[in-house]
Amino acid sequence: MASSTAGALSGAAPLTAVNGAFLPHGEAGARIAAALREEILGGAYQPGERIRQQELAGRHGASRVPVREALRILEAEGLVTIVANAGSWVSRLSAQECTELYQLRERLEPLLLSYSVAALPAGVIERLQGLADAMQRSADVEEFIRLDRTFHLLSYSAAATIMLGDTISRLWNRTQHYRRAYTRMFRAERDDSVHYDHQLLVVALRNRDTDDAERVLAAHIRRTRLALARHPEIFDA
Amino acid sequence: MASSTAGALSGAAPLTAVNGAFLPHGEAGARIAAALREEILGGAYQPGERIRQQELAGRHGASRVPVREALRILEAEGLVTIVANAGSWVSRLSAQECTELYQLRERLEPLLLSYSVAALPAGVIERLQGLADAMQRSADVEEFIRLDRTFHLLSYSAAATIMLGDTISRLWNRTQHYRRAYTRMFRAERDDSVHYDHQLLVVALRNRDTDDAERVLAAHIRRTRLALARHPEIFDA
DNA sequence: ATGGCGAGAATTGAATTCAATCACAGCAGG
DNA sequence: CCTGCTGTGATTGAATTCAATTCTCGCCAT
Repeated sequence: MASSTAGALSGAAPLTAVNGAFLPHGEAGARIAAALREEILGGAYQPGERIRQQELAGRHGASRVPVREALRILEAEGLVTIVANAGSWVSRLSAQECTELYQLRERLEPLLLSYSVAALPAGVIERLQGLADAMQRSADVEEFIRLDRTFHLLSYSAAATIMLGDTISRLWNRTQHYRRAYTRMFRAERDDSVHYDHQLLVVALRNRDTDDAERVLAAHIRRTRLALARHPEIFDA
Repeated sequence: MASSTAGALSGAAPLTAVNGAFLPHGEAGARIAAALREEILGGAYQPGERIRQQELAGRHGASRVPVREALRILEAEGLVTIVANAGSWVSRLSAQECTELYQLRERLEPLLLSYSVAALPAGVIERLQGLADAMQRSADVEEFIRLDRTFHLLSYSAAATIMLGDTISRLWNRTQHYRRAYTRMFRAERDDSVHYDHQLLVVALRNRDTDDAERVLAAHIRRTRLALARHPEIFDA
């Protein structure tokens, strides 16, 4: 059973091979967490749905030990809720809880943006312009969700932080499902203020006007928060 | 080996007995995490110090599996840094990183306080007054640290949140060591503005004046942030 | 003396195994 | 017909065991 030490493409995989890729020792938990995170964010798992350890372990070719590690990681991120001796479920939010997360975003994202503004390369600002334009043309909900997320997170990409960036990623992840549900609704209502916000944000970034960018972003998030609060039916399911 | 189902004080402990207390199944990781957290916050572990899994497991009468769970929990809180295959260390902060955390506190704690103000029972406000007074009289660094933490966290105690409260606890925990180091210094400098802030905060709470309370608190945290930034030597060790 | 190298020890990562708890179906009784 | 209880199966929690990696310390060459 002695496996060779990671030869390039020959011989057997040293530990576990998933999708044909060689994987290092000591990252199984993080890898499973990343995969499960994507599944939850992509909608493969619904909020409230139960997560079984054995099922995950079997699907990833691992034992339940790293699966439990992965669940702990996602619990800390707020994506999963664990009850001792009972099980794990995909976390769900009430309307009030979602409002709280949006208030956090409203106060934190302008700060992260301010860290990013000065260091943002001009090429990135052009990509942001392209994303804002693409969103206005987009007709598909899933595509819009993806573009919107890319747009905002890209605008923060020049910020080097130890906690602020992670906190905001978590906020985006925890609210992802409800943002998707809302987007389906907002497209029916033909509200274009979202696009105007994005365009204004790009202008502020071009001018390297940190104050203006912060204000536009705070108003953008606030508007979304209030729109969500007007549609509590999203949270019933 | 069939153990009776949790008889009161007779027979052998069902699983593991620590400090003579009976403990439920499925909480070992959380319990070890809580104990280690207190040790780190209390100063028993210094930033940068290595944490060995076996040592912890032995001390808590458990195997390394729940210890690893505990380390994952504390890593998510930012108190511990884990490197795969290498080990775990108590996290340390640079001056710049600490400033970032204080900027987070500056934006978030007023929000949490606003959640709390209206629901804070009058008795709690009296306790806050007592804590503010006790801090002014306090001569001991450790006692001041403890009173200050109790004061602020108590002022938030009426807020019911799912993420904001946890985030702020983490901010307090991650900066605890440096706050202690600073306090030793500030006492030499005889700066009483901290106490004036506390007294003003209690007044605002008495008046149920949310806006005033938020402003006082933001200024309080900002002043501490700037004071810390003036003493980068704290972060050299 | 100092820096690179290698063998052994120490430490961490993950699979397996066993124990404890919980969920749920079926049944007795009101 | 509904309510509450009980036993069985499923699921999770933790100890043990084994494998992989890294750290440490002594050795040697420069």
